Amino acid sequence: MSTRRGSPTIVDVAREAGVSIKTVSRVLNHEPGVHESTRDQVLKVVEALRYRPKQSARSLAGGRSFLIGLLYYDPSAIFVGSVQQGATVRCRELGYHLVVESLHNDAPDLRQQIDRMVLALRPDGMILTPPLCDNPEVLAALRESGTPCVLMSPERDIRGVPSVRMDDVHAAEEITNLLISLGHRRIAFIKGPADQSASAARYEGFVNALRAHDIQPDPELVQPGAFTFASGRDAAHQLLSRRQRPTAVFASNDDMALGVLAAAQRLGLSVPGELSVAGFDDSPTAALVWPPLTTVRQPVAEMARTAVEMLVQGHRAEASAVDEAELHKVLPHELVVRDSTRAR
Amino acid sequence: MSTRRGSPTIVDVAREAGVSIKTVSRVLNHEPGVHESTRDQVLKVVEALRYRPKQSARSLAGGRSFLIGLLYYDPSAIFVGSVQQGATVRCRELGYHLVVESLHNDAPDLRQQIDRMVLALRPDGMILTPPLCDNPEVLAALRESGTPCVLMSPERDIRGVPSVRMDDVHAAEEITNLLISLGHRRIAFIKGPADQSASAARYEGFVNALRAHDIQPDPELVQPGAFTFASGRDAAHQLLSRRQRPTAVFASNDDMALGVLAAAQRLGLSVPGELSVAGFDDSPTAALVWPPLTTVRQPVAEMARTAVEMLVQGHRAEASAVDEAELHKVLPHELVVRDSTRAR
DNA sequence: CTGAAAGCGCTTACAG
DNA sequence: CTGAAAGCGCTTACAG
Repeated sequence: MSTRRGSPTIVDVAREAGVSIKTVSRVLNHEPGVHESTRDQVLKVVEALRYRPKQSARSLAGGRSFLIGLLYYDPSAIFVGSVQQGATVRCRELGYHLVVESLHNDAPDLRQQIDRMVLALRPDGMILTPPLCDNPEVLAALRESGTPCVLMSPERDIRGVPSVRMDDVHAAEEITNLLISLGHRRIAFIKGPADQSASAARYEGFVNALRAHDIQPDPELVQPGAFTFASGRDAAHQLLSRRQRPTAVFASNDDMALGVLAAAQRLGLSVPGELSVAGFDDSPTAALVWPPLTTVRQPVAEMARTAVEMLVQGHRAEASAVDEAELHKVLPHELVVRDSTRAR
Repeated sequence: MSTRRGSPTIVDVAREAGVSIKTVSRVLNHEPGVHESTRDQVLKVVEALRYRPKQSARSLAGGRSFLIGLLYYDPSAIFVGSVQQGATVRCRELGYHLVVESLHNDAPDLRQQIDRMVLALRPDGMILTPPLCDNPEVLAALRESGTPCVLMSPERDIRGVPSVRMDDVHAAEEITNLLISLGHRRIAFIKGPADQSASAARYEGFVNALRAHDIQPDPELVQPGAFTFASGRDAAHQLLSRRQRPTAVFASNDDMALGVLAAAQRLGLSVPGELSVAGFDDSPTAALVWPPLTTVRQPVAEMARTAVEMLVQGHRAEASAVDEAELHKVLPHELVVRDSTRAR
């Protein structure tokens, strides 16, 4: 009986395997320079004892916590869900754990909350989601503490700070191209709020596509919006009461597109028969409404997986000359064509 | 200069404050028996040095990790979001951190994944959400490891295992009462899948309310469903083509209620003019559809807060004679009356 | 009310 | 290819 009480420690494994604890440590950390037979013997004992090294001991002695932090402030619930799905799975594969913290973007004690996480837990890296990844106070606190970060979909990239994002301009261009290929020429666009960079990017993509097809952008067909259901509904009411109605509306996010759907229904306009509608985000609701919404799926889970990888690898690479281009990754999105768009 | 390199340790604080590290430890852990002036002096130095005790060292020495684990398997994204919101905030207030792990309910290596979390991290407690909280394998693994757990909305309570839930029967009763008070008598009900206990509970509440008002439950007005949009839509098609239509439909979750809305629209029936519709869950979509859905809000964030508290307090109380009734908490829900229901 | 000593379970240099 | 020693930064008994 080697395990008298509690769970086995590295000492139990070493004794049982007839080696020193240092050798057990080498095997567990995949360090080179261990004879294969020794390695096998150790692994056998590890298995038999169901031994797992204790994170707190490894962390204290080795300076790595095997913890990745995720900071978020209530972005749409679905966003958090996908981020976590991607992040926890990749963390597990790499032997890490994910610690989450929900912060208020303008909490008075934001700095203290971050300090608490960083100083007490010492995570090996931190993932920041919007809008926290654009908060100067948050970024400063993290930089001071020397905690490696990856920004997910930040407003704009920061030199030297890793980030992952998708290409909003290109995606908006693709969705506009789809509408054009369906024969639409009078295509309306509902913008997002001016203070979010995605708004400008999506609008840019929309205009690019029109121009590429020699379609003159009509200012009358561009309405402001706020990325909310109500703003989409109101914008649609404006657009659909124009003397010459658009045949398609590209709402630059799904919540607004749902508003457009509601407005069309209110006005007795059939979608997609009399009006095509496209959104952006692929929110869970997008597939549930009637008709199901054509939209763009953001690679959220993949971005989270990538963020974890960058953090873990970055730790290995230990700084040094990292190419700036390598620091800012752009992941492919996916056009989701459903029933809300149709050829005219 | 006391901090030559890296962040300050308890030794730095002790030296600076002119006391032993044991005294610093006492102050930080709110242990009694420290002179007030000594305490103040220590706290001043702690503040000045921005000192935070390192979790790994506390954990290794003290046997408490200050980590709470959250295990989930893709319940609706909104559910996870709310659980986390509630849990992380309460953890922060109590000096804990939340580690999340997304598991597959029927992964072949489920046991290993749990072991990894429990043995490596040694969380002080674990929160389980459906359907993991009903998975015997998960429960067994956790019991063996001696990790305290709280089950969130389990199918049924287990003696000796703490749980938090809402009262589905009562909530369904209330929503049915609302419909009855609006003058409805022919009220249809769409059931959930038979393998979920919430299905039976909600149906029970529905029947209770009818009986209390001397309304004979009509088998023709009860349709099976699967808690999905499509099943709700199909059930509604059945119900609304009956020779004598119901004047109200109570779908036992929101996704199905959205299906009912779609079906009604398809059939040219105005809601709530010709048909009242009620759901259950208060999903984010419920407020966005047209008309906004009358439903029941589950106190998800509050349940998570409570779960954290039970875990942290349980650790203090150190087992002993805990009242079984105290172990299973029922939190109040909230009726959300919106526009999809109207007096007939 | 306060402190000196031991120890938690690992990893990091450093030897051989 | 393998190991003995020191130490990470705290808390737990144990003294006084």
